[in-house]
Amino acid sequence: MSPEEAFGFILKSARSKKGLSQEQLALNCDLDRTFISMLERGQRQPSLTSILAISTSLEIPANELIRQTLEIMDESYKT
Amino acid sequence: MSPEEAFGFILKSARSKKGLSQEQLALNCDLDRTFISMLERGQRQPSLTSILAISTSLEIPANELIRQTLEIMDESYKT
DNA sequence: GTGTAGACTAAGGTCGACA
DNA sequence: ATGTCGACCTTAGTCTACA
Repeated sequence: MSPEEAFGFILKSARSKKGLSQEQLALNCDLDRTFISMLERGQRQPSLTSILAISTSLEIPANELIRQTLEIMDESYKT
Repeated sequence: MSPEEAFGFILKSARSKKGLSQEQLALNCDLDRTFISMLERGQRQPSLTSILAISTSLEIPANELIRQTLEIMDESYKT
């Protein structure tokens, strides 16, 4: 599992858990809705500032987002 | 302190601590030496994959790098 | 060993529209 | 509410070279 895919997966599940739509999240973190969409599907990767903006909007520390990303990259590696 | 500046500061201190030159680090994580230089001075920001590559080379988990970055952003905010 | 500069290409990120 | 497409602008990241 690539970093993009892993991050996208984490992003989507965290967003869903918060009950936010892609639109709401995008508005909240000042990014484009279509870009959030591509991130979640692993077609793009975020820059540092995007990671921070998203983590703020999700109220999840950026390091925690990254930790979870690494975690599922690790898990898929074991398989 | 901007995210770029904070990350650059953490990067430089972590690299120095490991006794690596910018050249050695760049070679190790497959990034350009001049790009590492700009990162350390906060003139550029890394993408997710660059963060992961750098953290691997520094043998510091990416989430820890981010945690330290947030930490000094926070500290400078208090001042 | 590092900073900078210029030129380049790949990719980040925006925007409007339509299914 | 989400995916996609096309066009667009900005910036990540490379490379050569010189102080």
